[in-house]
Amino acid sequence: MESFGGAQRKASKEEAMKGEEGGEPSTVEQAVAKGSAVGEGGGGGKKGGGRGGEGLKKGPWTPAEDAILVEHVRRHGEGNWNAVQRHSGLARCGKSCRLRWANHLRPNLKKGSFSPEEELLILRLHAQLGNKWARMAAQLPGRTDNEIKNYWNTRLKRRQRAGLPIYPPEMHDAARLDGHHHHDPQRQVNTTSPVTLRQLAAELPSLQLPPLVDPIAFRPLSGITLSPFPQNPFASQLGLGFPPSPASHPPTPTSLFQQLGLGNYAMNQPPPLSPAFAVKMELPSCQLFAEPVSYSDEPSSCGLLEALLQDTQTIEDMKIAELLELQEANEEGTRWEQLFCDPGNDGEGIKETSQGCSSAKFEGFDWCMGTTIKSEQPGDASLAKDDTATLLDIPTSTLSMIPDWCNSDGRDISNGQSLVTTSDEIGLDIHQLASSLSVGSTEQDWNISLWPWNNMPGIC
DNA sequence: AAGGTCCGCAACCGCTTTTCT
DNA sequence: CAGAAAAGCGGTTGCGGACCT
Repeated sequence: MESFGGAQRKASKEEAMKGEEGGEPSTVEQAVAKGSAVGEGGGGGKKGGGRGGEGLKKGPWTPAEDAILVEHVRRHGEGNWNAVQRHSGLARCGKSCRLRWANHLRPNLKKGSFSPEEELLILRLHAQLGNKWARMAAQLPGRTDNEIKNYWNTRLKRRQRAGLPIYPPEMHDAARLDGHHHHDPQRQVNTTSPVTLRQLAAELPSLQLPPLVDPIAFRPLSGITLSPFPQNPFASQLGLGFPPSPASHPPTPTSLFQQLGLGNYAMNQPPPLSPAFAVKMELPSCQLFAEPVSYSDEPSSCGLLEALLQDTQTIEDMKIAELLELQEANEEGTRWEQLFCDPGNDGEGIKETSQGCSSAKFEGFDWCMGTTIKSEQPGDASLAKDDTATLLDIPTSTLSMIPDWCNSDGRDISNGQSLVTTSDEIGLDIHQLASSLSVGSTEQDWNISLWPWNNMPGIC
């Protein structure tokens, strides 16, 4: 049976409470009666219109069903969703009711596309939390986790299709941190050595580094959904570390590198991986350090490690940038736009950029990683920061270091070297971190040295 | 104009976590 | 304290419409 089409779904979405669709009951009582009758797959869910013999309807909700549910909530309040069926005769399972209410029927829901501010916040939150849609939704009043998830996945898909990284390639440039740069004559920068990383890994009980510079593990996995990746490099950029949620999968070599900010997702136009592998790459947001490091809702030390690694990379990048001469500022801005704006306007330019990303790892990283953002003490990002502080239990003083890139016009860029941790310091800090991973981070640990997002022109 | 592809969205599934008994 | 139930969460799928070729 044909399921309710998108048009009807849209009508349902927009007129759910009106009950205007032809043939639909206009009263709750009628709706109840009809709703019961719908039970036998009348509406035809997209997956066969009901599974099993429970007689529960699946598929799109009708206005009548919405009315029933709304009435039930009005009378009994939210919760106890399984009782909806008993009380109202609605042939929907509790889960479905809860979802419908949460995503469509509850009051104060914001409809329509995300505002630029919301988009920015989503990016930011995703960097902090990973794919923790519900928690992100908690920071976006009127928005649902489903909405945010859809938005993100769509955006992700678009960018992948365009061959763009969600985050600047420089963020993944750290992939070369461990090994590559030793072979690059241009890169004569003192950075955290592989030995250091290995030592760190050895000190982390469950952290088992894959063969370093494993080309496969390193590969950008182009065209693959990289749900776990964003929060890492970007989170380190934000200085907020990993999402605090526990992992549900053991770390894989690739994910491990991603978590370490060593993943390289867009640089070398890697050969496409098999779909199967691609699927496996689509891992939960946080997969690393799940067992040994209990971070609960605290900023994890893993993020600190990332931040340190990123800092190290920044030093590298900046020095190389000096060698190669920085790009014009407007050129940088263009790259930002190309990389971060909606690929909807990608066109040919994007492909160009995509290739540019490859080369950018050597010549253009300055516009992101190498361009260290001036430390700011923004005053109007307090809300999100406070929320985040609450969310992650991060000292406000630490959060105050977060640049207000939401409001940045992209001009507040200085080389910010003063904030960049030196490589030697990193080497020391890593050891310190390794020995104190389970301890809450200090403000020093959360030192934010670079904020490429400060240079973000805005989300298109 | 027709066919193909992309996009946005709603809703389901399976798993995990929390609450209740 | 253990088991069951409920709730929550993230991933995935499938649909219609919009857009592109």
